[in-house]
Amino acid sequence: MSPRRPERRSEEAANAVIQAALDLCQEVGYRKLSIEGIATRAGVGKNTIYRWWPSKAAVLLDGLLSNWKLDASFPDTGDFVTDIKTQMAAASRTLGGASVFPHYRALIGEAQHDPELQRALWDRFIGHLAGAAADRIRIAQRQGQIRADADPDLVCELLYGAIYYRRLLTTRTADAEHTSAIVDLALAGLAPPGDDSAR
Amino acid sequence: MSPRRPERRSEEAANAVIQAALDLCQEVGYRKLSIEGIATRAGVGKNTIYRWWPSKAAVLLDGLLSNWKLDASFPDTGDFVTDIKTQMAAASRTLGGASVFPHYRALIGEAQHDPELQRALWDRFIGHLAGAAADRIRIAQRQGQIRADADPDLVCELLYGAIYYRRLLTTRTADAEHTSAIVDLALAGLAPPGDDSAR
Amino acid sequence: MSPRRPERRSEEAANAVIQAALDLCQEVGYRKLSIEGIATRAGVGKNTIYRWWPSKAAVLLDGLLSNWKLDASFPDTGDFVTDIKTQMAAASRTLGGASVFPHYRALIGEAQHDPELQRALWDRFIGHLAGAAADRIRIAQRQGQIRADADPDLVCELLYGAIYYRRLLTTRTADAEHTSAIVDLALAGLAPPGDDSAR
Amino acid sequence: MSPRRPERRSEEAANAVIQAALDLCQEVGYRKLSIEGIATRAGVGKNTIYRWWPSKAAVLLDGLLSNWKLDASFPDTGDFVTDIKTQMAAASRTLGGASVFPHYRALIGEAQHDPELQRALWDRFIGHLAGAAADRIRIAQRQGQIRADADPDLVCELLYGAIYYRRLLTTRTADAEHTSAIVDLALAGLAPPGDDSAR
DNA sequence: CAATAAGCGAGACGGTACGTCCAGTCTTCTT
DNA sequence: AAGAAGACTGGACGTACCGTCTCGCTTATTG
Repeated sequence: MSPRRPERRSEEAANAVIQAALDLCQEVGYRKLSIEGIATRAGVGKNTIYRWWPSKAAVLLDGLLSNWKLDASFPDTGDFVTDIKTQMAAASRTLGGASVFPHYRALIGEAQHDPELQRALWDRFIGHLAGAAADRIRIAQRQGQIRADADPDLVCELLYGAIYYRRLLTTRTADAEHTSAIVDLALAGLAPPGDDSAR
Repeated sequence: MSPRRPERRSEEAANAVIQAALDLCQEVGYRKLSIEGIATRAGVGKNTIYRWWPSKAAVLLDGLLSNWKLDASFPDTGDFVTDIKTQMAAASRTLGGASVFPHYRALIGEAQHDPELQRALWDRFIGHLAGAAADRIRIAQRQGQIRADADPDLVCELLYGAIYYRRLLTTRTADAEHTSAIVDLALAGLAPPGDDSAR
Repeated sequence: MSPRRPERRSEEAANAVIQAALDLCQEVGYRKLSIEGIATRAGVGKNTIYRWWPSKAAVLLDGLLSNWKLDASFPDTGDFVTDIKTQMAAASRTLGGASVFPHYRALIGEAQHDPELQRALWDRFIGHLAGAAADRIRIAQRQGQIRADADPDLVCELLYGAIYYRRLLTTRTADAEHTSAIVDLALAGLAPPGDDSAR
Repeated sequence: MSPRRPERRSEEAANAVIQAALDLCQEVGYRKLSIEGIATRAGVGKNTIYRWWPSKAAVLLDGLLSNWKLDASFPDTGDFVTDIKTQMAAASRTLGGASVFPHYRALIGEAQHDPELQRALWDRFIGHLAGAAADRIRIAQRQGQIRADADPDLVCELLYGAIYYRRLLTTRTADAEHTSAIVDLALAGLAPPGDDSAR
C-alpha cells in the first residue's frame, strides 16, 4: 500500500499529486475522484501516479498522513479521565473536522472493499493512534486510575468504537459532549451502583 | 433507496436480480460487481434494474434484508447479561459469517460515500437492530439490572461500537469470546474496583 | 474487415464516423489520426467505432468506398487502347487526386502490416477494379485487339503495376502522359522491331 | 534519414540496436515493434537510439542494408532475357524470402505515411536496384536486344512494377515462374502477332 | 374485446475512466 | 562525452461500465 520511495522519485510531482487528490476529493467527492482527474490537475502523467501508488485511496492516505503529522502523542497531565477526554475532543475536532473527515471517512469506506488498504490504513494511521491510546491506558493502570485487569486494547475498542460507530453508521453527529459522555459511561460501567457482581 | 413497489413489477425478475447480485458479489467481490454484470447474470434488461433500484448497493441491501428476515427480536430470559451475550454471539455468527459479512461490510463501506445509502442502511437495517437492543436495555434498566441513568442509545454505541470497530478497522477477528469480553468490560466499567468516583 | 451491418446500427453515427475520419486524415495525416480523435470529432463514443470497425484503416476503407461509388465500369468504345488510356487517366485523376490519394495510399501502406486489411482492400476495392480491367481485356482479346494467349490478370499486373510502382515507390509523379507511355510500351513490347523471337 | 556517423559512436551499441530491431520485428511484427522494446532487447538506453536514428523504420532500413550487402550488380551473360530472369528470380528468393520480405514490406508500407522514409528507401535501396537494372537495360539496347526507343526507367517500372503489384496489393504469391511470365509478356508486348501498328 | 399502456429482454448510444503502453525528453550516475 | 538506466509529461490504446435510449414482444387492465 505504501509507495516505494527510491531516490529517483520526483518529490515535486509526488507533492503535486497528493495536493491535487486532496483538493479534488474536497471539490467533487471521493466517488467522482479519478486517477485521470488527479493527474490532469497535478500536471502529471497518469503513469507517474500508477508508478508510486496502487490506487487513488493510497494517494489520499498519503495526503492524510502528511496533513496529520502523526502527532499521536497523548496528553499526560496525570489525570487519565481529563487526558482521554482532551484527546478525544481534539481528535474529533481535527480528524472529525470538515476538511479532514470526508477524506478519512472515504478511506475507511474504501478499505471495506480493499484488504490491502485496510491493512495500510491500520498500519500507517489508526494503529498508531490506538497504540498511543493503549500506552496511555497502561500508564493509567499502573497509577491505579483504571482497573488493572482490563486489556488495554479492549479498552480502546470500547472507547473509540463508540465514536466510530456513531460517525460511520448512525445519522447522528459526534461532538465533544458525546465523547465525554461515552468516557463517563465506560468508566462507570453499566452495572447499577452498588452491584459489584461484575467486578 | 427502497425501490418502488407497484403492482406491475415482475417479482420473478426482481428475485433474479437480487440473487444474481448476491452471487456475483460473492464471486468477484463488490468492486467488480456491475449493474451490467448483474443484468446479464439475471437474464434481465439493464433498465429493469435501473427502474427499481438506484444503485448496485441498493440491490445488495435488498438482498441482505431478504436473507436476514429481520428477526431482530432480542432474547429475554430475564438475565440481561446472558441475553445480550447470546444475541451478540448469534449476530456475530450470522451477520459476521462468510456468506453475509462480505455483503454487509461492502454496504457499510459504500455507505461512507453515499449519504442516501447510509440512511437507508440505518433505517432499514442497523436502526432496527439498535432499536431492539435499546428496547431490551430499557427493560433491563426497569428491572434494575443495569444502571438506570444511562442513555440506552449510548449503551448500544458502547457495546456494538466495539464490535464494529474491531471488524471494520482492525485486522483482528471478532468472535463470541470477544463480544463476551466486551460486554463484561462495559458492565464492570473501567474505574478500578472500590473507586466510586465515577458513579 | 468489413463491418457488420445489422438493423440496430445507427446510420447517423456511422456516417459521422466515416466523415470525421476522412476529414481528420486530410487535416492531420494518417499517422496522427486516432480512433479517439475520430470519436471526438464525430461526437460519438469510442465504443461505437470499435463495435463496427476493427481499426481506423477499416473506417477509411469504408470512406474510400462510399466516395468512390465503385463505378469500376470500364469504357468500351471498341478501341481497347483508347479505352484503357481513358480509364487510366480517369483513375489517375480521381484516385490519384489530392483529395483521395492520401487516404488510398495510407490504406495501401497500412495493409502491408495488416493481412486482414490487405485482403479487405483487395476484395472490396482493388480487386473490383482489376476484375473490370480483366473483363475489358478479355473483350479486346476476343476482338483480336490484343494477343489472345496473354493471361488477362498478368496484363493487368503489367499495366497497373507500373503505375503503382511509380506512385508508391519512386519519387516521380504519375500523370496521364505517364500512363499513356506505359500502355504504349506494354503494347509494343520490349523486343526490337522485326524481332519475333519472343512472339 | 541516414544516421549521423561521428567518431564517438559506439559501433557495438549500433549493431546491437539493429540486430534487436530485426529480431523483434521478426518475432512480434512491425506494428508491435517499439523503440522501447528495441532498447531493452539491445541493452541500450533509449536515448542512444534517438541519437542516431529518427524512427524505428530507419533502424530497420539500416538492418536491411547491412543484410543485403547491396550486391545490386546485375548479371551480364550477354543475353538480356536470361539475365533479367536470373536477377528477378534471385531477388525474389532473397528480398522476397521469409527472413527479409516482412521487414522490406513493412518499410515500404511505412514509407507510404512518411515521405522522408520513402525518399531514404529509394535513395539508399530501391533506387540502386532500379539504377542497376536501367544500366543493364541500356547495355541490352546498345546490343540491339531490346528496342532502343524505350525509356529504360519506364522499362524498369513495367517489369518490376508488375512484381511489386502482385506482392503488395494482390493476395497471390510471386515466384520465379511469375517473374519469368512477366518478362516474356513484356518482351512480346500485348499487341497481337503480326500487328505492327504499335511499333 | 380490442386497444393501450406498462414492464420486459436486448442491446446500441454518448460518455468517462480504467490501467497499459509507448513516444520523446530529460536527468543522473557510470564508464 | 557517450552510454545505461529510468523517471518524467503526454497521448492513445482497447476495455468495461455508466446511465439513457429505442426497439419489438408479452401481458394485463380498462374503456
